[in-house]
Order: sequence, then C-alpha cells, then structure tokens
Amino acid sequence: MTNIKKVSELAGVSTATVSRTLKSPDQVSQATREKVLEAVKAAGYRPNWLASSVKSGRSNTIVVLVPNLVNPFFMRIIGGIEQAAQEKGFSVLLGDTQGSPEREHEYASMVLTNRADGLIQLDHSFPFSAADADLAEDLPMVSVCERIASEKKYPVIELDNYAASRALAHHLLGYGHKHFAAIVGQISSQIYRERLAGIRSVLQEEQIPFEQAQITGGAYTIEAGIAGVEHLLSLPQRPTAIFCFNDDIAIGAVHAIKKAGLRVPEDISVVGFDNIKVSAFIDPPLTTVDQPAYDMGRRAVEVLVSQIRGEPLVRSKEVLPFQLIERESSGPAPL
Amino acid sequence: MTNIKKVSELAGVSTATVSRTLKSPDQVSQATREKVLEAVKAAGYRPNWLASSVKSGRSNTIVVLVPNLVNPFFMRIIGGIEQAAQEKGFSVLLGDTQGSPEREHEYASMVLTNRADGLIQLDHSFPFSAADADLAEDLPMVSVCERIASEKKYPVIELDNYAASRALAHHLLGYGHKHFAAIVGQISSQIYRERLAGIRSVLQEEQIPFEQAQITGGAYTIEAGIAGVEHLLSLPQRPTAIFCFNDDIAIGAVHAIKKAGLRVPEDISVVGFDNIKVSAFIDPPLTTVDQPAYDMGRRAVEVLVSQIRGEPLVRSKEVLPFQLIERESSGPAPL
DNA sequence: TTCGCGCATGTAAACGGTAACATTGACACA
DNA sequence: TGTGTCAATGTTACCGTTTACATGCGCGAA
Repeated sequence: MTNIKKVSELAGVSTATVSRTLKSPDQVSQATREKVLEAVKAAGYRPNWLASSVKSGRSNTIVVLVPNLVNPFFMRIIGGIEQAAQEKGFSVLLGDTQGSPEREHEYASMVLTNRADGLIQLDHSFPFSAADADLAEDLPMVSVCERIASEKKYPVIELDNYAASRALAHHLLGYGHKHFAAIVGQISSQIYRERLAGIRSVLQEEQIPFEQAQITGGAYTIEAGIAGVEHLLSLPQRPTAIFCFNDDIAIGAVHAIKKAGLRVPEDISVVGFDNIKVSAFIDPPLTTVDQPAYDMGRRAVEVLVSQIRGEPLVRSKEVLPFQLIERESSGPAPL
Repeated sequence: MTNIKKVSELAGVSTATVSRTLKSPDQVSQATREKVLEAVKAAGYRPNWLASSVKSGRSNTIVVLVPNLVNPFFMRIIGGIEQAAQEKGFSVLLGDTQGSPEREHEYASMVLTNRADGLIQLDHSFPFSAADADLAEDLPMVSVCERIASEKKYPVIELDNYAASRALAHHLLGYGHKHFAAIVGQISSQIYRERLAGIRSVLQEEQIPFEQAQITGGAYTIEAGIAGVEHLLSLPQRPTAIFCFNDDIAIGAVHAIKKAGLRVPEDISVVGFDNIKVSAFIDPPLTTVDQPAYDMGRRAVEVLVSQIRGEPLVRSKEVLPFQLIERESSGPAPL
C-alpha cells in the first residue's frame, strides 16, 4: 500500500506538505507542488479515505433503508437520493430491509458506529433497536413518504396523501361511480390512514357508503392486487371502482379482473398510486397519482445533509405536489 | 463522542482490555468482562467503525455499479448482492452510473481509496479512468451478466445467452414463424453479440434470412421497444415474431403493436428476456427467458469476497442456468 | 524456596492521514 | 543593522482502535 509517507520521501518533503498539496494546493509553492504531484503520480498514490474520515469523524455516507428493492417507485426515490448525495459529496449505503426489524436495526446502527452520518427511512418504522433507541435520540434521520413512528418528530418528505385520495375519489365520482372498494398496502401506516381518510371524506360528502368489507389488501404487491380483486368479486355487491394503493396492486387488480372475464374500465374502473413507468404501457394504461419520487429523494438528502451539518431545521415536514394522471383504466360507471 | 478511552476510565481498566472484551472476550477474565460491559452500556459506547477499519485496512464494503436503478432485473441482482454481502459482513455502496463514464470512474476509484474493498460491475465497460487503469490492475472486480471490456479477464457471472437465444428461436420456429426481427439493447456489448449469434445460428440452420434491417433498438427501455416496433412495422416485410432483448423492450413492443391495431400473438409474437415480475401480469403475459438474477448477485459476491480475501480464483467465468418461460405473447405464426 | 509457565492486564506503537503550532528564511522598512 | 511580517515548510500531536510486547502475579513442580 503506497501511503503518504512514501510519497513524501519520494518528493523529499514532509507528509504535511503532501497532504496540503492535495487538500489545499494554494498553501504550497508551485515548485514543491509540481514535485509532489509528480511523486504522487510516480507512486500511484491515492489518499486513504478511511484515514481521513477517521480524522474528521465524518464518513460522508448516508444509509438508506428500503423495504423492497424491486419496487420501482422506491428505486426512483433512491435515484434522486443518489444524485443529490453525489452532488453533496456523500455516498449511499443500501439497506434492503425486506421489512425485517432485525435488518433495520442492523443498518440503523451504522449511524451509531460512524459508518454513516445519517439515515433515510423509506418505511414507516422507527429503525433502531430498543437498546439503541436512547442513543439514537439526536441522530440525523429523515423519512420519505411515510412518517416514522416515534415520539420525536423526525423530518419527513411526503405527499399530500389525503388530497391525492380526494382527487382520485372526485375523479371516479365524476364518472358516476357509486360502489367503491380499496385494496390497500401496508396497514397501520400513516399512508394507509391518510389515503383512506381522504377517500372517506369525499364519499361521506356524497353520502356514499364505504364499509370495512370493501377494504382489503395488506401488501404493496401484484399478488395482493390479485387476491384483493378475487375477494372483492366475491362480495354480494361488486364494486365498480377500485382504489389501489399503489400501481403494483393496480396491475394485479387489472390482471385479475380481466382473468375473471370482466373489462377495465367498462365493468370496473381501477386507479393506482405512484405512476411507475410501466403503468402507462399496460393495457389499459393506468389512471394513477404521480408522485415526484426523484425530487422527494433529492429533497430528503438536502434535509438530511443540513441536519448532519448541524444546521437548524427549517420545516419538519415537507409536502410535495402530486398530479392526477388520467388514463384509460378509469371510465364511466356501468349502468 | 464516547470513545473507548472514556469506557476504559469508567471501568477502571485500560483501553486494550475494553477492546479485547468486545473483540475476543475469552481473553478477558469474567470479572473484568462484566465490569467492562457494564461501563459500555452506561456510556452508551459503540465502537467507531472508521477507526477499526483504518487499522485493519479493510472497509468490508463493496461498491456496485448499476447503469439504471429503475430496471427491476438489476434490482433483483442487487437484492442477491445485498443478501450475500450482509451474510459475509460486507455492506453495499450503491453506484448509479446512468451509463456515464465519469460516474463510473468516480465510483470505481472508491476501491483505490480504501472506501471499498471490491466492486461489482453490472455494465460491460471497464469502469476505471485511464489514469487509474494501471493501479486497478489487481483489484477485486467481478461482473454480472456482461463481460468487462479489458485485456485482463475479470471473473464474470453470466447466462448462456447464446443457448438462451437459441431456445427462444427454436420456440418460435416451432410455431412456424419465418419472419423474424430483433429489438436489441445496448449495442457493442457481449450480450448483444451472443444473443444475436444464437438467433442467427438457429435461423441459418433453417435457412431463414435475418438481415440487418430486421435488427433495431439500442437501449433496454420501453421507449426503445415502441420505437423498434414502429420501425419494424414500416418495413416491406412485416415480421411475425420479434426477439426483444429484455422485458422492458418487450412491454414497449407489445404496447406499440396493440396500438397499431395488431394483436399479440395472433399477428405478431413477442418474446422477451429477464422475466421481470410484471411480465407475467401484462396482457398478454410475456414469453421470456428467466435469469436467476438473485443467485447471480449472490454468486458475484461470493466470488468477489474470495478475491478480496486473496483466495485463488477457481473459475473466471460462471454460467448459470436459464429457463424458457412460455406464456401467451408467443403463438402460431399467422397464415 | 526457587524457578518457570501462563493467564490477565497494561503500555505503547502502530494504521494513514490532518492540522495546530513551530521554524526558517526572505524581504521591507525604519 | 535590527525588527517585524509573511509565506513555505517541517514537527508533532491527534483521531479511535487494535495488537505486539511488557509486566505482574499466582501456582505447581523441582
């Protein structure tokens, strides 16, 4: 391993001069600078990142906790995280948790051991173990989409899920639908509550009933969408419009509806959430709510980095704009 | 920051004893061990990972270069990488390159600066900059799917693309197709050459022509699939079967074919590659080649870690099995 | 009783940088 | 000529661990 000492000997200067040449070249005379740079090149020297980090006490790394890597919506967020992190000189450690608390604990503890300076949580759980909880008190942590379940309020970058659900509901009401159902994702999350509340508020205003039996699901997967539709089609009153809490669920729902010999949207309208890439290209293209995933990731990094730098928190909650994307999976209610 | 010194003072022992208690407890008497562990708990001490890494010279980190985060096939590979890395005590740094050489250089250089111990490349380029190339000579690097373009042969975990393409070709020939086309992904890659060679070899055996005009594309995207079909439909002889070099392209192709008023597979059969999740649930479900993406990721880590440990290389090339998944996007050639 | 062995622990030198402080010398100015 | 200033460089302490080596002590064997 070529280290700074070898370079300093090669150049006939002290290690400090080598360090200065690389970190603050203007403090070094041009003559020695050239000498040193030549020695650096000759030795093939690259500064040891671990060593400088240990000195500075900062790893310039953030860890991102993702419940599911294959979800393209999360990946778009992570794309934004990556981009912003790189611009700010941070690198991104990937923490694929698969929803397992043990995994979350493990990744979260990286912030306690100086392996990372902060963490971004894409799920809604408080990621630290009970043993670490008190140490985690003032650590830089930001959540995206979901709010972290803890007394302390960590900053969150989110969507106005309530308003977005209301927009979807109004969209479907406009088509004359009267029988609604929902296939939800993770239960007990903030998203679950807000979206459901949004739907309920609109339906209540119109005096349209919306019972617990019409709410099914429990995971953000295609399979959950299929199972959800199978359940809903077995109900005495078949819904004519289904809210799916993400596009994966909606894709499964559309698939199952067609498989049952029904048509989308002629028999049942389906709306999703997230606007993942493929949603525009399935048959029929999905009506959905676009979330600015990339920007949410970017923003999360900006907030996190300012926390890491110890800057005061401006807002603990940022709500980014959604956009209702009307496509062909929703249409007039059947007569 | 609570460090080992604070703990040692609290426990009334030396820092060495604290370190030993945590790293090799059997060298410490039970009495002091308990004393130390209590002090650790009282101080809320967590060893500084940066410091131990600088000492050991190993970061126990690998960096993964991905051309495109939103591609679910890559994400399945990365899922396998993550899992295996965690089991082996490594963490994963994410390098979203977007195909940009500068980004690749930047991430690759992390291995030179001890920020990572090795790298996994999912693209086919040699990721180091020209300036770093000679230093990169003996660095642990493994590629998945694609072979790295360099004189030195780095280990690669791949699929038998030639045989898989032959299988797809035979599948379509069995349906009586005579007019083929291909929408390819990245040109100039190993995959491009092998898959095309596989297709060509089968068609040649059957004396079926396959001209350059029938080969289009250039990116692994839905849009490329759409553009590809638009081009192919403008040809004097319309193909009855299209090889798409991944499922995203195939999804775009199916979309465009339907949009043109044609049916899949009655008018045109479409086959893909990768077997991403959604392929089974679009209309019609895609015939495709399943790649064991997760296992490829796992295997890549195993090979990489053994390289990092300096173990001798067993095989420089591992070929994992594919599986032809016959679904409904392929069928009998139209009369 | 003395010697030697081995366990438990302490001391201090690493690891590879960075940066505060010290030193040197050139130069300007009185 | 003496003094002060400043730029360029060297010296050295330090970041937080780990670990080779040193020390001390108890105990069994001779």
